[in-house]
Amino acid sequence: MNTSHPIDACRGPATAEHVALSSGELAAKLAALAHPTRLEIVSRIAGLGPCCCKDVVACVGFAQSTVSQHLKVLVDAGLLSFANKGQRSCYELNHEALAEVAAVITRFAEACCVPQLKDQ
Amino acid sequence: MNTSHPIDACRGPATAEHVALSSGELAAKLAALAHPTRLEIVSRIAGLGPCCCKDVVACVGFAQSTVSQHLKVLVDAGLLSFANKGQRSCYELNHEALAEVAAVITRFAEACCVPQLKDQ
DNA sequence: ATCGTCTATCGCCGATAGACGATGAATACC
DNA sequence: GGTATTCATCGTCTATCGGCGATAGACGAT
Repeated sequence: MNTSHPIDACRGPATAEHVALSSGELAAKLAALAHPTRLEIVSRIAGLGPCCCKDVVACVGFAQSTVSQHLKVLVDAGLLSFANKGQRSCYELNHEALAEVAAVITRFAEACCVPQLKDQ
Repeated sequence: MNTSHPIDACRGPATAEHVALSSGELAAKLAALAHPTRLEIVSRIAGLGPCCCKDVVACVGFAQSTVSQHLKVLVDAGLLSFANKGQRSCYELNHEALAEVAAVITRFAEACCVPQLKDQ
């Protein structure tokens, strides 16, 4: 039997450059993005450039502790980079990781939408 | 001030055809995909074509009630279509919705990665 | 040394997710 | 009619999420 499935597209069937994520890794990154507040945080940091927690708190309407936890989720998922700059923290968007998520989900969708090609 | 943010890319800034999702809608669809089992289910249904719950249960290793709930999550998110065919249910991949998620997240990523263009 | 600021973490809470088995409804088959 | 099959839903259990306030640690400024 041919065990090729679209899910394999996540692991990189030599279709694209180097983008490859396991099912669990992809799910983890999607989960990090699957929250309106975190989408907003990513969006804001993209606009602000490298910034600290306080800057983000000033943008979104939540308590500092809540924002700090959302930032941690995004850092753990690899979507933000983190650096300790003295008193402050510096969060910066990881463009490559975000682009990778987009690329992998796009490849996954394409593999799902053209299933008849899976036996090529 | 210019209030344009990458998050607005989700709502469709006339960049692409007709793809447009609110932040909450995008988050909801991402959340539906943000689970390894559901990624696998989507992948399997893409390969099998229209199929019933029992078929999916045979593919993934979980109880029928668990699979049924995962299918419901995917249907509620609009990623699967549902039809009651007599004794069985018929689940089918919603290619358009899946492609839309991929397109929106790609546009979001692009807007985040090129923030200097937000003032164009 | 002390004060103020910024941050991460802790504890707490209600709500939700995700797994399961059991049950009942609807259908197909004999 | 009676039985088997398929499925959705219910209840339960546990773990996690997502919010908050409080607090402690690190740092800069005075």
